Amino acid sequence: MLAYFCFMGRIKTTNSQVTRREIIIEKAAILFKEKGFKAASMREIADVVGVEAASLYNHIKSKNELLNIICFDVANRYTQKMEEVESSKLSSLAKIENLLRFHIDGMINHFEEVYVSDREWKHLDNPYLSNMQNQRRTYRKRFAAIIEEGVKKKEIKKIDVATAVLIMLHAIGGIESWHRSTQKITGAALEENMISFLIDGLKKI
Amino acid sequence: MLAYFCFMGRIKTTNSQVTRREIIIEKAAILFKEKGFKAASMREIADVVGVEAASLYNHIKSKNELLNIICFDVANRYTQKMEEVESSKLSSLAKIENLLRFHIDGMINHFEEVYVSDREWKHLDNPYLSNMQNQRRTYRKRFAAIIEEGVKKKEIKKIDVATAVLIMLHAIGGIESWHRSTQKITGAALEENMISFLIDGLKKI
DNA sequence: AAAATAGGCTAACATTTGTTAGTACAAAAA
DNA sequence: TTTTTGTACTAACAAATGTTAGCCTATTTT
Repeated sequence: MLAYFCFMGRIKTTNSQVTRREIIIEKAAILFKEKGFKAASMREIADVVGVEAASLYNHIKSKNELLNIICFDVANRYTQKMEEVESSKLSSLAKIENLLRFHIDGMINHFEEVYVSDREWKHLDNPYLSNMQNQRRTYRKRFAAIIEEGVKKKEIKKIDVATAVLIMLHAIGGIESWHRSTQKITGAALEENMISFLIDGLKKI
Repeated sequence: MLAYFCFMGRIKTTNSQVTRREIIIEKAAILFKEKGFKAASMREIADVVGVEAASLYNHIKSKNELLNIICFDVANRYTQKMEEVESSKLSSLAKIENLLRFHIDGMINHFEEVYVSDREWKHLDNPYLSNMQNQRRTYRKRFAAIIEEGVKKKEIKKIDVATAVLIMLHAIGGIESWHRSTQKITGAALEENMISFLIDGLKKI
């Protein structure tokens, strides 16, 4: 009876639709977030998953593949969102608000992945590394272009566009400290507060 | 003659007042910034310094000591600045502006250290780790208190204080991408742009 | 000039790391 | 039922890492 209990042939899939692979990726993201990519070892990931390190390789190709998956999952979502927003008929200010809300949502609801994607992408190996660098650069340019357009159309007050992009995208990273804080306001409230702070800084009075 | 040239008994101190120890710390900071603390090896640091890895230990106790020095150098400067600002007679808004300018200056002129201190402190070992956690928590609280005071005195518009702190401190981290950008505006211009964006978000109209 | 010190070097170490090979068994397919 | 497949395990490896020991020489002090 006890022996039967201790036999653990495979990872528990229980009932859900989540594959073993996805569980591993999810746990890896949590660990990468907590300790950083380099400091998190395959043995630690395996521990959390409840398996030996070697067993992970039945589901993934390498440690770096885990990082690839996490990073490009996030990056592709952002690129897709950018396309959606660009081709919309919204005003520049509304476009920016839309993107900001998307970022804030991501930081709140997919914290680990987004955080890892943002802080650990430097550890990607080529060709993924240069790919990611391009994707990030391009994203910032497109974001800047939207602001620029708003300034030209006089929807947005005259500011240095590069500085605005830099502030907005990094400010959102601050949600990390909201996660860590013990006395959290709700996610929705945080979103409104951030939007009001960041968007009001753009509006013409 | 050639032999004489190749003998390198010690690190070149050249003429300046910088000790070998300080050179090592400086180079370490650069590498920690570029690759992250865990990914930067003692052998790499030694390479950059122009020496064998083992030789580093004539000047420092351990790799972690390097991180300690870098992190607490920065943290202590911030604590000191906070004390100076708190005990000044400035308005709340002016206090905040003062602190922000200090942060921005730090990010521009002591980039490597500040960046490392901010992103890699998690790799400190105890008791330094908990020490740093306290110092950071305390700093944010004092920063928040200043804003809170400004709100009470109606110098600052009614905003969520925690959100404001989070945005401001993280926005400054964005200066990293200014460093990486090829077409930089001047540091002074960046400072003014950031201040105007962040401080105008606080002002009552 | 002699002695002491500082600080370089080589060699080696114990760990930790990512990863592979080979084996065994449970579930699914035949 | 038999076969095949998926997935876990143990054992092991090579490489990389932080660090120490011991030696040797240039510089400094006496």
